[in-house]
Amino acid sequence: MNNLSAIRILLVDDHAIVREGYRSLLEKQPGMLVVAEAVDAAEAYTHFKKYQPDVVIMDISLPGQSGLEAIAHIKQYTTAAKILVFSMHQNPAFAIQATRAGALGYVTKSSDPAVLIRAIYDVYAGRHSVSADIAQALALEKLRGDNSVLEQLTVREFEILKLLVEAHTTEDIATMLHISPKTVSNSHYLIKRKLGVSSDIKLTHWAIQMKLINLLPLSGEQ
Amino acid sequence: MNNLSAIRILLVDDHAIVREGYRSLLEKQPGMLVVAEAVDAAEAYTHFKKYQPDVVIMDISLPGQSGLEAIAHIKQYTTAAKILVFSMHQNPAFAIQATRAGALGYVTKSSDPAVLIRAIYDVYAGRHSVSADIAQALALEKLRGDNSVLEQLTVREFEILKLLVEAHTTEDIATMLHISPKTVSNSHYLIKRKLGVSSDIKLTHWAIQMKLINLLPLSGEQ
DNA sequence: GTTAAACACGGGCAAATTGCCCGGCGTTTT
DNA sequence: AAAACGCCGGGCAATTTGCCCGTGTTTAAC
Repeated sequence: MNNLSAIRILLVDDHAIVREGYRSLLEKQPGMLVVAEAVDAAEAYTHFKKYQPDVVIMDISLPGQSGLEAIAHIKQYTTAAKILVFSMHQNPAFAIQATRAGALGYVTKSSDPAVLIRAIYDVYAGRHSVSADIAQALALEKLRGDNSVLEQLTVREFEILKLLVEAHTTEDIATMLHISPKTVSNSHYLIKRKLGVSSDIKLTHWAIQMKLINLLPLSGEQ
Repeated sequence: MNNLSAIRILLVDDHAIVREGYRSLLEKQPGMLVVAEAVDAAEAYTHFKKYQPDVVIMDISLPGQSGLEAIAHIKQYTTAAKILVFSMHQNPAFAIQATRAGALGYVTKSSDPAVLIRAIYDVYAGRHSVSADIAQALALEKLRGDNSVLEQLTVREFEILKLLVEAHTTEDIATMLHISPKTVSNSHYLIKRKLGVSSDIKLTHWAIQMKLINLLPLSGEQ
């Protein structure tokens, strides 16, 4: 197969060593050609417009604007854009968000290179593609019906949950709501049971991913 | 320079694409030779003993046992081991803990490949080496003197803290680190006391603000 | 080379919290 | 009217936390 008929690819990853890996891997594939590389969301967008690649391989953990925003931006320019996310996150929530943002595929970086290659062909053909680890995690969530758990919480529980994950103490919350600490404690337990989490740390993670709270890391140097 | 006098390197990274990148990059360096690769801490140790490399290039975010554990383990076998950490974490706290565990160098993955090459030579020569971004962050922290809390944690505590805020259970952590759940529990308590937080939720908030974990690059899509 | 300090590891045990149950009370729904 | 549901909290066993301690083992200091 010559380069004229090869799948033209745009790489988006902020780590040079990873781009080196992509290139080295993709060079061995006669049907694929890396036509451009980008290190952040802004460059991904401009390069997409300039090179019109067949497939975009994108890391969603980018400096500044996230890869999800880059996906949405590109899809806004052309809904036909075929985007494959290649991420270090095994959390299926990321795959869901990436898909909702417009990605066709989601492959974890711990996957075998062959999986990535396969996913590129899938996405190029317009098919959805997720790596096995993510597929399994998604299936489990589906089975457990985790999608609408938030609605299973009563208004009061939701209120208490929000205060809890904002790191207020049980006593503080009891005082704020004019109820007994015991009631707060009981609600705390019921919330965790309804959400299917077993620890406060998991509860916090869940709340953050559900955007109940917005905890941003202190923006500093790096 | 021929291979007989080349720097013999052991690569440790769980992502195949990154190892591909290392290899591709290092192959172009006549003075360097990748003699082995490992995907986790256990393999890193056995391969170190088997191949006796001059330099180990190690990612500290590994599945199962952490890279810090691997560093300590290898240094325990030979204190002369020269270990260069190559990590995605720009947080200088990781550099501090890696150095305390026995690493000679710390380079971020967003660094230019030339920086990695340079660091390999430095570490091979027994010199400390950190990438510019980390050096600057460390200098700033030093000036502000506001990192004292994190440094109060021992390497082990830091490791346990990271696993805790990643929402692993006490039992899981105990299994991962081959210690008693009671020890994990005690560390958990000591960490909270040293950091001055009174709940796991506050601990999680703290960890996020210190960028120990990255919970939500999924902000603002849809 | 000896001493001291720091660290990793875990047992013990009282105090506090959690997990899970219950019943009572006011609203809605049927 | 009565059944259902959300809110509120008591009871109580089981677990976890908070805090202490002692033991080996490195690491640092003298």
